[in-house]
Amino acid sequence: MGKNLTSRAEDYSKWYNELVIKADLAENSGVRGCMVIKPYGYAIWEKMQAALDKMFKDTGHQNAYFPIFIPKSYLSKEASHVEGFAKECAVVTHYRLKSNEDGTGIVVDDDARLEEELIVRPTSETIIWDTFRRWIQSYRDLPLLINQWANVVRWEMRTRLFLRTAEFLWQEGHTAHATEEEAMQEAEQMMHIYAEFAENHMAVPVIKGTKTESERFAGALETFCIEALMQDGKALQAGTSHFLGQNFAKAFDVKFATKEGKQDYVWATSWGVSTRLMGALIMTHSDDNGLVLPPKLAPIQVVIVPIYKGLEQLDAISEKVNPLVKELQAEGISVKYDDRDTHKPGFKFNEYELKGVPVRLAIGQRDLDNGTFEVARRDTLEKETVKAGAVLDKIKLLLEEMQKNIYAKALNHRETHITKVDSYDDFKKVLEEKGGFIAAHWDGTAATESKIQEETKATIRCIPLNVENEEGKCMVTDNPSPYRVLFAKAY
RNA sequence: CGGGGUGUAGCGUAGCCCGGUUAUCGCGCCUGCUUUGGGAGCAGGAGGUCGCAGGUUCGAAUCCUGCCACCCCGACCA
Repeated sequence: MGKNLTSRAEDYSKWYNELVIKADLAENSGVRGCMVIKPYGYAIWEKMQAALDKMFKDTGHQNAYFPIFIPKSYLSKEASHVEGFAKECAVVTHYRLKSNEDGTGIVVDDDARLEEELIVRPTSETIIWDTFRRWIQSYRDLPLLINQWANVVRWEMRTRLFLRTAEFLWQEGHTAHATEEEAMQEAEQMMHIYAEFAENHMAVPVIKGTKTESERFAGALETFCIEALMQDGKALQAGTSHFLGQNFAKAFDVKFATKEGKQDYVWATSWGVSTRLMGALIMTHSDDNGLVLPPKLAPIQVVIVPIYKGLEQLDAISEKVNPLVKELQAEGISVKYDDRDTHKPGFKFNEYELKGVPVRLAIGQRDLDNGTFEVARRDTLEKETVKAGAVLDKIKLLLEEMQKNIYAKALNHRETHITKVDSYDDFKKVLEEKGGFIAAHWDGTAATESKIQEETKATIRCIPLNVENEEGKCMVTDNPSPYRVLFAKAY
């Protein structure tokens, strides 16, 4: 953990800068809280997309695409849904501009006001369910398992790079089922898939659980989530999966004919993860030298830096490097041979550390003489000299080891930052001095939950899936509590 | 929307209180030479509507008024 790290996300900017920049689309444009994702950052997102997409398809889901504009009337069809999103919607009111009469640029043409305003999607439940109505008639059309990769817009009052940008990229799954049990299983399954992705690909340990009623998605009957712990002791919701009951089916009149020939409303789920995952990745693993990326998601897994004087020496080095590059590529390992003459080796070492490239090879005259490479790993910053013939195996081993090692490190951090407390005073003290998750008894009421939030800024992150039954008393009200729930300050 | 703050080169900044040469410094950028096993050195060079508009003044980055944008703290949130 960075020694100067505080709880503010902005302090991670040293790492963000490699991946994104704040949107600066136009001077004084009022465009706020957006981000430009640089090629290197986008390459990470593409890797995440590829892995997730495969997992979705392996479980029977299909990709589709729906419009970015949602008629205002759609949004109001599900009462709690509109209430949850109304305050943060960007609205399209006009469809045309015209030249300003005084010749100073262009203005909105007031004659071109839309009959019905369009909402830039903050999420797509409404427009998708409007479509589902036409796609579903019989139990034979079910289950309908759809996923969409898209951008969404939420006009948050305050934004934060990666974690809460006005526009973000995500995937949103929307499914329809014939039975309540099947829909509930689907929602649970997607939580498990998200958890598997976070742990196996991102090397980010997560806690699976359900949300309390007040933390639930607008319109959901149950929300499953995965919660991760960042290095500064704050929790981050990394993914959610919702059981929506029949709320949307009823709001959009999506009925199907059952085997018995009766009409029934379908059961729904929705689930999503976003570019916020990249924020989780950064804040989980990075150190004072920059990013640390898990080998499975690193755009560049191996970088090779030549150390040379003069073109002759570079040629001699390239002769050794080029075959190795081919071998690595044949193994599916992404490798970059950085033979730029414009920067010195020391500069490159630092640059790739900042970018979080897992393995770095260096080769100079000394290595040419000895038939070796210098192999350095990003997670521990250890260097060793390896015979040329053994370097391929060494790299393969290192990539696997580093994936495990950074996971183990993050897991250890989380396990040592889950604290059981039994009094409200201890709760406040741990929250203030140590941070992390706090396992405490709670009486199950929204009133107590919001009192705690108001007084401490901590929220109930989840009721863990594998929670142990343990009779206790609520730390605030002394009322009975059947198990401990996890509190934390969250992003 | 409430409270506080800031706008000077691509980035980070000095100058502003107390108006007065050609607007300061660092990073980055360009050219040349020397360098190359952990962010190179020296020399030279380019780059500015001082957020915008108006006002005061012989003279405004500096003082006054209005506007705009951004940042931080709250409410809201994947």
